[in-house]
Amino acid sequence: MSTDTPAKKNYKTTLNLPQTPFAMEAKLVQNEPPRLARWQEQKLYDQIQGARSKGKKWILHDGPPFANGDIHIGHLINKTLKDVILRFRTMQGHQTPYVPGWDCHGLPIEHKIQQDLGPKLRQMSTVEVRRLCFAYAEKFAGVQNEQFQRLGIFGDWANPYLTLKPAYESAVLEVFARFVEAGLVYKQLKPVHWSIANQTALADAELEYRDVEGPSIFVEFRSANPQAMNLLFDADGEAIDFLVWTTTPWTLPANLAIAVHPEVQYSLVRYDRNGRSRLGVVATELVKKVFEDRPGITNIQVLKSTTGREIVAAGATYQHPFIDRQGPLLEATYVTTTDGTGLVHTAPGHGEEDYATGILNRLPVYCPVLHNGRFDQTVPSWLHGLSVWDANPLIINKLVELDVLFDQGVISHSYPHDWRSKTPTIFRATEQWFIAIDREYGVMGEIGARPRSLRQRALASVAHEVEFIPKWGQSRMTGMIDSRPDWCISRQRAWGLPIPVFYNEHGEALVTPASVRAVAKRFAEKGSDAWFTDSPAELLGSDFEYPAGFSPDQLRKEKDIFDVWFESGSSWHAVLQSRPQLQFPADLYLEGSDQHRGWFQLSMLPSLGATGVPPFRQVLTHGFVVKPDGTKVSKSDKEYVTATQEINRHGADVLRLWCCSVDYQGDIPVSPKMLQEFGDKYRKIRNTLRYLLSNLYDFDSAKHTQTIPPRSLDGWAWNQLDELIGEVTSAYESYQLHRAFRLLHDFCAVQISAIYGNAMKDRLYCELPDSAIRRRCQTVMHRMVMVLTKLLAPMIVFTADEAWEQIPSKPADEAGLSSIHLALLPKASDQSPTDEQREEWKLLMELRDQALSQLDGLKKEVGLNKALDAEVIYQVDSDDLRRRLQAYGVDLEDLVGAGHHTFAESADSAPAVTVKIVDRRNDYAACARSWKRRPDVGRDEQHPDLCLRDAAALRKLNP
RNA sequence: GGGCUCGUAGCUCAGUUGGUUAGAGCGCGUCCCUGAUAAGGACGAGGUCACAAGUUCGAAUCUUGUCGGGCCCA
Repeated sequence: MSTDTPAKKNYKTTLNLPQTPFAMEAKLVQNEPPRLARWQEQKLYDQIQGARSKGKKWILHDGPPFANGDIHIGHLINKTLKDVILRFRTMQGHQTPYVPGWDCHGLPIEHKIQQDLGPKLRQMSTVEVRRLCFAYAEKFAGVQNEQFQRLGIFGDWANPYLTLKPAYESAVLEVFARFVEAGLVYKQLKPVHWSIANQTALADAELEYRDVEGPSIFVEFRSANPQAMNLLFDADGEAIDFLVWTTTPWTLPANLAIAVHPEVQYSLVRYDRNGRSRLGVVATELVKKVFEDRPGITNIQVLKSTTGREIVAAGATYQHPFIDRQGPLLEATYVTTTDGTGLVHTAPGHGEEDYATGILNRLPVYCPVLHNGRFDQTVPSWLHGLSVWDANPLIINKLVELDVLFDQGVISHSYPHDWRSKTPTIFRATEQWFIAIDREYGVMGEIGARPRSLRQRALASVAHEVEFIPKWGQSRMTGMIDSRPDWCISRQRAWGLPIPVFYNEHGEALVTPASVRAVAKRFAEKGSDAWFTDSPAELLGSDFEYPAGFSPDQLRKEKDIFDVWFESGSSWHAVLQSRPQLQFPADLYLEGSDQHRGWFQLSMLPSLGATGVPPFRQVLTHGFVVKPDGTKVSKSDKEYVTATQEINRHGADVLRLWCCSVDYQGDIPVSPKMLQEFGDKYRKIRNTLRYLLSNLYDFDSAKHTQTIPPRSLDGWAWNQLDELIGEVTSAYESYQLHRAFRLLHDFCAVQISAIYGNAMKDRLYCELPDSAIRRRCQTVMHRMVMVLTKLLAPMIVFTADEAWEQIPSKPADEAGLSSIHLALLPKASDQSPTDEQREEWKLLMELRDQALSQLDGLKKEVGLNKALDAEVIYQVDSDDLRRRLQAYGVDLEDLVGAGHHTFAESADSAPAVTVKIVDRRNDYAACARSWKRRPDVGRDEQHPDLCLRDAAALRKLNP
């Protein structure tokens, strides 16, 4: 005996060693594309839809990405999450058609084309430019289409929806027609960035900010109701001035109000200017800044102060300095005390905030500046026809002349310029089309219901009809809807859907449900280019009945196009209601959390406007990609993660699995290094599948399936699998993909790799191929690989399909499936263990921990390196417990990889059962075949180097 | 500046209605195996639960504030 070296004879060829063509190295980058090609060839997506044709529809409606550039990592996450969820629903038995789409109109594309054209742009017609934009958008929709497909995303890629398609455009106009019908569309002035040089409105992206020097003036606005102000400030009957500051004197003719912050303190200040004593009101905090070091200002004395709210409540008004008009003081929370006086000159026709305050307080949107930057006839005659820049000094002079100029200077500040002409822009109110948010309306079919406004309907939907995941999406959206102004749907651009409105010679608008639908019909045939090529008569068609006051030859076409959000926001109609395989409303919309304000809200409003129903039942949002330190990514970052590059480095499945591993509700940190390291997780799962498959090479479920006794590791594993199915399914159901991933990964790493798979090696390799105990293990492993592959299929679509092909003897109803993606989810077995049984398994695992830690101790103390050289002694205090444990048989040693196990009485004080590991290198010989060290080695005469089991096995193999 | 939100080991995540010494997997370190082998196993070291105050017998968990990050606005 003693520490003899293993017998010379090599029994390796007599063992049932694992074998499988399922390679350890995935070579995903190389192997995914051909598999994808096969799927496309066999029309797998169509096959799946066909197979589920009797299932209940479950519709995820795709939010259209912008058709511009390559896909980035955010797209990858978004589309992967959608695909994983859709595949889960498919495997649940639902019918899940998926139609991807692209947002094709809009400024970024128009810019790109303008940039490419350079000076040639000026010689081109609108239609010519639009055709270039069309080609560009179509091209990138195609590029992204292929990039998304490479990720293994299933969908109707041959028939995506593009917002530039005539049918889509026509459908958007139908939604618009219903808004017109509901009486929610109106036209009003609104200030926009305006380029005087190009006489056009500009979008934010077309502005560039430059530092310029300009006038900075302080003006005294005389109170128009001095009694009330005297009362408020405890003054004694003198005139009181409100001091305002502005850097755009030319907007003073359009001044209609003064804004103050309700919570800010304002003080009445006595001062001398040019030798005359006056009273002025400014924010208390700014008194010093305003009055100190001003030439000609002396004897400053701060009197009583009060809040902006009190001033407004007192009904404060003022007299315009050089126009016969009075204006009110109004509350506005955007007023700050960082610059100026804390009282803000407000011209609703010349500023975004001014406009908002004006609308809120029902002031007119007054804009006396024409498209050429010159004043119209409504201003004092000394300003008529002057350009706003020339007007500045004149206005300042006038203020001096009227003795209301408190001070003037020059200020250097950042000011918006037209990026093309490089000239300074102005804010100028122009006519815009709006959708009324607070106007009440009824919806067809809502008989007897009280008319409600879009805002009321949207708030009610968000509160009661739509489920938000995560939940806080609800409060976020409620807040946005609460505070949103009317929807300005017009844009002064070329690349988009024209707003189908005509004007007669008096400037009256022709926009009726019938006129809009007539144009929609024309667009459905010719596309929206028709707006630029056809006459009004052609656009409206010969059937159109002209209302009184409108005749075809006098009509002029509207120049504005729709806000692109109105187009993508109409997709529920243009797609869900237009394609028979889909369904309205959708079960789920899934986009980044920025879409609360974007697509979610701007889909809900059109849907509520036209149907009274929100377009979705559930809204799920994910966060944004950030750098590992948690800050935002920009393309200029060194560590910038390029989607296609990473796919070509790791393969789609690794990236898909990574998407599923993160809690997407928050920020999602990513770097090339993190993805590199994440590959380990994929490999762990893949190798576990490989191990299971490799031990099933000779398994035929029809012939070899065994019943699984609860008192066995097989029984334990069977139950673990049942629990896994339940937990993973509910994780998918609640869209907690990272939970599903972790459950599956940990199951591979712990339950299979560390525990069950390890313990089963001896019997799988050494027992006779057809022995019951081996077949029983294979029965479990066969189910394991079936279950795991299916549960993993939504995530790692290529790998799961590859593994599926290698699973032998699948059940009859699944054997014929050409892909795992046609399979249904696994079901938990009906065996539910007793509490006692669970306790027993738990005990066994605790004993395993004890044993392993003792084994480790012996390794260090006496150099016992192989568990097979050790014996496990179960010290049990009761016959009953001993009998129960004995039922586990050889599991009791294999669980820790020991060579042998025995039972012994326990010491009185010990717990019910303990284990003791004993080094047997000097006591027993090691079996040359199984390497187990046990007392029966040598007892077989024919095979003295083997234990009895292996000797018997060998005799049967070589009779 | 406002609305919403996030902050637990190097990384990804668990932490039930507040309740012993805050867990898992990976990674890392040490070791073992060489019949899952560019695999597999064991053991171990890692955390002031962002910070501070408060409520409580007791706080990762509840309250308030601070700091930092993100999205959307202004």
